[in-house]
Amino acid sequence: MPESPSESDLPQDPHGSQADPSSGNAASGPPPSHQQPAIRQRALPRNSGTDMTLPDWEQFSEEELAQRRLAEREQSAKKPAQPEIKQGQLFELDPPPWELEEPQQLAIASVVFRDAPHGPYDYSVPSELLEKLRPGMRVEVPLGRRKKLTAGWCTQIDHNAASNRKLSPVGTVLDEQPLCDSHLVRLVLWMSHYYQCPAGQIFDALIPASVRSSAGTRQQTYYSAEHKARDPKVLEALPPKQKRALTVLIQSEKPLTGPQWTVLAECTQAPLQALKKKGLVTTQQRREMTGTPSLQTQKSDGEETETHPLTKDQANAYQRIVAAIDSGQAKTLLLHGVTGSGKTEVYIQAIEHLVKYDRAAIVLVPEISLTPQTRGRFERRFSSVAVLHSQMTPAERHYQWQRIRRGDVQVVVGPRSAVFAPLPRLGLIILDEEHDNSFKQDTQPRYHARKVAFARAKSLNIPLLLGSATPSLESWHATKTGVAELISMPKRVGDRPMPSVQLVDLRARDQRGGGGAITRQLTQAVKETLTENGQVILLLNRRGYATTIQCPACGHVVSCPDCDLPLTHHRDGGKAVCHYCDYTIGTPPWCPACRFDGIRYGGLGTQKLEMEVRAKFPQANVARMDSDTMRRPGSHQKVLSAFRSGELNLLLGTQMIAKGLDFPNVLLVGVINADGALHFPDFRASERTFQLVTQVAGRTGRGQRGGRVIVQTFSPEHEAIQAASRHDYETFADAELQSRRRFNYPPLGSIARIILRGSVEEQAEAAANDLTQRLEASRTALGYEVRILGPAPPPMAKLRGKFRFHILLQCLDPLQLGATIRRATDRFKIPDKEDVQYVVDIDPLDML
DNA sequence: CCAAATTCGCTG
DNA sequence: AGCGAATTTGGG
Repeated sequence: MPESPSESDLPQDPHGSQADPSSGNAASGPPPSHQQPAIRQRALPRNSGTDMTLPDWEQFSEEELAQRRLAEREQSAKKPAQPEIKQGQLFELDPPPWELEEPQQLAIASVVFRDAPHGPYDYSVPSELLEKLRPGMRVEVPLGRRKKLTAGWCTQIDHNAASNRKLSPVGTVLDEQPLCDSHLVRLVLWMSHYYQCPAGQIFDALIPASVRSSAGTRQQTYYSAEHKARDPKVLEALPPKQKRALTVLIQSEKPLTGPQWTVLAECTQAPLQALKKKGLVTTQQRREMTGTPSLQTQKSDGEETETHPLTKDQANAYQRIVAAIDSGQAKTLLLHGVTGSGKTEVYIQAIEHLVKYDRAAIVLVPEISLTPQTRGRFERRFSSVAVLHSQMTPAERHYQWQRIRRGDVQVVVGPRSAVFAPLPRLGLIILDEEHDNSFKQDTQPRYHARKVAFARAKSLNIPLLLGSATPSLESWHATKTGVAELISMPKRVGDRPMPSVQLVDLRARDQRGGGGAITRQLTQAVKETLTENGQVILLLNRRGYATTIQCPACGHVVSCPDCDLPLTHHRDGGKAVCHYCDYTIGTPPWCPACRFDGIRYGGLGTQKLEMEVRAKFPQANVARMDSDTMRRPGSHQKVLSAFRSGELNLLLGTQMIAKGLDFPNVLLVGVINADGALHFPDFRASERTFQLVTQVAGRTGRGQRGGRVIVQTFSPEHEAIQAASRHDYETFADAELQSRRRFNYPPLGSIARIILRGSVEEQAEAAANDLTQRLEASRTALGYEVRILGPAPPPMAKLRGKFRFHILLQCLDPLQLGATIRRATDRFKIPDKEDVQYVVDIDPLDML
């Protein structure tokens, strides 16, 4: 995979411009004043839309460059003032150490580390490693005063750098092949900058651990005969066993492994070693796969193998995507297609077009929707698909990764981390269900796959296709500002109508059927549907049995000691569980505070709903899907195939049943309580509610028999619920954008959040205050309009036994926001003895 | 005033 | 992080 070495817009070593030190900048007072780099003023339009703002590569590199120049200048300022030297005196004085190194052409490798110090540091590349070392490889380099060999990543090699600094040399090169091509290295550097996370850590997130450790491969020794061994005279002179062994080896066309050879020659190791010692046999080390990872391509399903004719909407979408692919430009397309409009078929045909050019695509899907259904669809239509999923073994993952990098794969389907798939001829990235929150990683590095995909597409000049029935406001806004192009598919395949949505007001008491969670209307509808042999989906976004355990006598609520949140009662095994940290105790039979014997379970979870359903509809075959019942791998698939076959006819569960399922016989969808997410202290509450209701409603009406939706709610007049009931995304999104604009919330402004947590509340708070002051100082110094809120305890002030504090930052310009944080955290350090950690979360999706 | 304790700052 | 240098602290 030849890479062009020209990386001209990456940070460059500034030494090139420096005067030749031997020509005596010596006496001239201050260190040579570098030409001030022409730092481009940040001329971003103020309201340019944040999530979809182009990563500004050039600006990034200049800023980085400026930083490095500054560091370099500080460095030289610290050197002792050079003594007055006149020409001719040079030989009488000891040459100061910094002049020992003649500036010379040499290759300098830039290396970053996972752990502190993170670098980047420069190392000289010894000439014997020049051929071998490439950016994207791992190296071992001496680090620290002890020159301890430390593993790091080489990000750049400057082949004709001139430096008068003494550099340590690169120790060893750990990889044969770069693990990232130059585009990916660039992506890493951008992510490191944007998400304010050490580049070394991004590399580790990018390259699967199994690839780094070469899982599933083994070093194999191969024996082959030397030329002189073919001389019959040499052969005759050998002892009998060695003679036989050597004959076998010569007769074999290929080099043999030790075991192969002993079997063929019917001997032990001894003669082989003897031959090697005599120099008649040479060995060769090769790394190879152990076993062959099963590539069970399940083409068995037999359904929909052939190309589907496209509807008018689909054909239009297809044309525009093809145009974008053919344009060779980094276009972003938002495919807004209602549920059931056939987005997947459009993706597949677009990729088929791409594959004609021998190019490949990445399809990113939300974590849970990586069902065998989706998977099968791609596997049937393309000859080589790599499906990446969380249950792969390390060896399998490594095998797939190698296939992808070799260019053997046309399509990679996977969750957010698949955005890093090392396809050599990537031509298109697709994010299906682009609004889905699982595209944001909630551990470091806290990246959003949509944003990273955008950056990757941009740097490769390829299109990015976002698809959703309920696009994120970020993407919707991007279509308004011209950053993305909107493609609409407002109709379902086969002109099937959208299901009718009926709202049931839970405030009207008489709606409730016998005190349960299922109202009379919904009960009636379920009965009718089951009688007609239809299937039913019921959504309740709370697992467990009861959401609070409270004493009616004293009001005590049984809570988690680590998180301070009410425990959820689980009926199986009588456990009380904290849903944030899994703290579990046996549900107390009486009140732990006042010993009152008659503790009450309040609130509704899926377990309790399941009981109610079984009692009310004895004729139904019920399955519950939530993270409690879906613990074991494969159980997901098992339930879904039973539901598909009709063996089950009523499915109830949490979010996970709201997404992507396509069962034509689902005639009724019931939402038990649509308000669940609505009253959260989060500006995205409305958006979430709208998405959830719309998505789950979309599970019905996919067959000839139509479908209907019943939504139970305490706020039937709420805009999100109203709009969802009318299937009216646009009105909702436009209104929501207006209200976000008032407070400069995303996508109209940028936000970031800093979380501090510690086991001692005072220490965590003190650190939060300190950091807030630094942020304020940084804002003042830079003169940016950044709003700083906090520190404040978040909605969940205590989690897993740690006290938490939040600092929230808002700014119209994401670059200004980033710069403010970078400056404030630059030298911010919490005393080692204090157990306080902090994380920066750029573009957080929730505030918990 | 000195030595221990703590903080600072650098690593190429 | 890990280490040495610089600075503060504190006890006599």
